[in-house]
Amino acid sequence: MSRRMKLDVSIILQKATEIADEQGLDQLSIGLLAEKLEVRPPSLYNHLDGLNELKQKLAIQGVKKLHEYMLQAAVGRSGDDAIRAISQAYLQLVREHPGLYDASSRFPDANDQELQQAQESVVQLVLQVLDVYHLQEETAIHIVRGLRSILHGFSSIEQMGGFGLPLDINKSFSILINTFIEGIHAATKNQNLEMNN
Amino acid sequence: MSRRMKLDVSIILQKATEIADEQGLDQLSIGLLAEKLEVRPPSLYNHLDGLNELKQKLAIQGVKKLHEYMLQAAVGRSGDDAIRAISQAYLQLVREHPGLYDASSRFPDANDQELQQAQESVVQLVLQVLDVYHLQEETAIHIVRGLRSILHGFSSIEQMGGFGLPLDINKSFSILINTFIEGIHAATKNQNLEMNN
DNA sequence: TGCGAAAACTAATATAATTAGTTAAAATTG
DNA sequence: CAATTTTAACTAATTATATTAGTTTTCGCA
Repeated sequence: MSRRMKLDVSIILQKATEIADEQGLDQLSIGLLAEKLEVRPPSLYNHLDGLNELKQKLAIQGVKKLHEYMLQAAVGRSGDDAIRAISQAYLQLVREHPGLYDASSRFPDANDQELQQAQESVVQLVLQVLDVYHLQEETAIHIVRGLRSILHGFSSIEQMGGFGLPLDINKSFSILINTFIEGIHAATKNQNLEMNN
Repeated sequence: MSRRMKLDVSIILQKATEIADEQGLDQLSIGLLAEKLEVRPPSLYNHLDGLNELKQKLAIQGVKKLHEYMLQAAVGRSGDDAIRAISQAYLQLVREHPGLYDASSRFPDANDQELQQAQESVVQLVLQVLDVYHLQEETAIHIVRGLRSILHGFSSIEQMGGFGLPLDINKSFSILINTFIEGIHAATKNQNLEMNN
């Protein structure tokens, strides 16, 4: 063998992402990761503090990538169109990187600064997209929460194979998003969506 | 100590549920469970086949309990009212039994007959609630998927402490549900919710 | 009362993460 | 360019957990 394998945090993260995406986050272990990188497990500790730190870093990377996808999708679009685009981008990220996405919702430390900042940037992006509707600030936040729930819920269920029937899943998704967009319009017209509850 | 601790599967499941609800599903281990039950870890193997089977049973119990809550909420109600009630029940179950709910979406074996049947009964219940709207069968399924996404997404995010801001979470929830109900009305009127996508 | 099944136990094994302590390669500097 | 310092690998040992094997105790019942 010529020279020692050059190992660094970004290479480790990349391989960890591959494992998580291909075999599931729960299959990601120090042992398997070391094996794929052709080093002994303890070697990884020269670069990071253990499995938890690794998962935390994956989570951060996942949220950042999510933001990236959504940002890309949002440029040059506005209103309903932009909402559809960022929703589609969200779903696409989860489909392409199921393990990474999973990591981004099952992190060891919720108080991590960098993680919170990354999450916040996603929220801000959505708020920005909603700007054009001139909603009340409070209303806008409720709507961000709603959209986030929809996107996380739908993609999680799809990932776990929860939609059993053969009926077209993409159609379910676009109906759901369009339904929600209708709801935003209603909020614009100041319809009272809290009645009866 | 008088007599030997009477142990059986239902007692084990009950204690496991407590642990999962109080400390999180990931903290549930054979060791901790045995300790709480005041037996040695291997004793548990007389009643079940290991941690995976335990988690599988928890998953099934979780889905059944979810169905139970939703069924209770649905009796004597119909239409929009029934949808609000079952949604509320869903959220209530997750709040009361976060660990059990978590188990019900992170099971070891998705092909388990009993699990699938329990899941199916939840779907059937929702379809039954939707009956009164006289939707096309396909449409009804899309809507069940949508509602499920909303409920799972919202409660998961709430559980992981994902709604950072102090803004009233219950209000976000009822707005989301009401928005969705509006969408169902639109589907009733045969509005095309697939356009532009 | 004593037998057989059920259900506990102890002891041993396996797998994973992690830590301690060591060594070798690479980078830096006089 | 040789000596030294640093980095990052290694081996060996420790800890934590789940699990299995084999044994013993308890309980219900004939």
